[in-house]
Amino acid sequence: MLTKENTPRKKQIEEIATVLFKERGYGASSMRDLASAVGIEAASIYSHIKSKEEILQNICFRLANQFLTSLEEVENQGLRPEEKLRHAMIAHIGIITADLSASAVFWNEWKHMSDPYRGDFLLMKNDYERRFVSIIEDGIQNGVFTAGDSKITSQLLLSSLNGIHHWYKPTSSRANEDFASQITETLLSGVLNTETKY
Amino acid sequence: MLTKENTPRKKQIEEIATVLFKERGYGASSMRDLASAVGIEAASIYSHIKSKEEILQNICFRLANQFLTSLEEVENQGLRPEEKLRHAMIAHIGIITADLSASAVFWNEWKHMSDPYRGDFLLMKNDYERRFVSIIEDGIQNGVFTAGDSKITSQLLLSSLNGIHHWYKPTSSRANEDFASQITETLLSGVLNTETKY
DNA sequence: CCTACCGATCGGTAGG
DNA sequence: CCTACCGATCGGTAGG
Repeated sequence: MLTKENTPRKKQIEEIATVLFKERGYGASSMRDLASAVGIEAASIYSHIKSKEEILQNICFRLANQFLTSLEEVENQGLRPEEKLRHAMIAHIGIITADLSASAVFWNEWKHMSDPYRGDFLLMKNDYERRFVSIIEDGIQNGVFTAGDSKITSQLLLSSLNGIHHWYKPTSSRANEDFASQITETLLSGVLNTETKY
Repeated sequence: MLTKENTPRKKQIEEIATVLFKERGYGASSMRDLASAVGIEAASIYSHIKSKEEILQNICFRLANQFLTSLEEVENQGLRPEEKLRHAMIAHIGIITADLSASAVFWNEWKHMSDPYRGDFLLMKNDYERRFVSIIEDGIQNGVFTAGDSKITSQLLLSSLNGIHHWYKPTSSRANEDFASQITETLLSGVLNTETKY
């Protein structure tokens, strides 16, 4: 009972901070802004979190773990390259639409972490991107994807998906699924090799 | 001769600021950082520019004007929708690859402008996006683009292009042109209606 | 969770 | 373009 955590308050602080970080950027969001949005004094924030950067770390690593875990699930399903890429993209969009603010912070604000967190984060980000590239390379070798620079293709797809937070306004979770499919099929058309199909 | 402007110095300050704003974000870039990168004292910056925000305004409006001017040229060529969209995309990528730092600031930091600049900027940004949507709508009516939500398609295309600064490493201007073509054709495949072609 | 406060740093100005 | 400096605000701590 001595160290009973006030988890709802901590979670509330992190959620409000996420929205603030997305809208104003990490550097331009002050702890006083955050505190007044929560409804307490600035100093009281520190009863629940250690530092401003800790909030950023929690957001970035939580998302990084979600992306890596969901990709691993897709990889373990033994799908052919086309289906593997399709599922990976839909899963990626699912994580983004489930929390647009967090995914915006993940994508735009990770640079503000100090080492070693920044370095650890980059390892995870690079790992994810490499595994995306290798799905595309499998598909090229397989003949199902058009030949081309697999790294450019992969970066184009991922940055297209990661830009969704800039403009997508979520409605229902059902609409989110339709949206994920439409985006995925549109982008996938550019990768699929149509020459051998006829 | 009384008000002879030291334009090279001013230009140098703005170029270095652009790189700084891209790498650290506007809020996290201090005038002291900027000054020491230029090699002068912080107070001396103000001999050449009025305020920190003025630099941001110059970057954002210069890019906005470039995007709008180049789109207008494409619109005035009397092309059919497919070619119009292709040229618009290639022109858009051309502006981005010509100055990756400025286009990153344009895309990520404009929110930090105060009114009325922010509002004026948004009008230009919305105008550009609307005109992109209407090219796509023309193509859908024409049957050359697949039916679908033209706003989603437009936002997907534009945010895909605007994300290029996150990952593209420019080499030669010739390589930039090849790159622009590859990206454009990849993204265009997802929009083109292939059903009526066979 | 609050009051009171710390040293550091911020954008910017005065005056030369 | 510099020295010297301003008030405001920053992230964070002490002590309760």
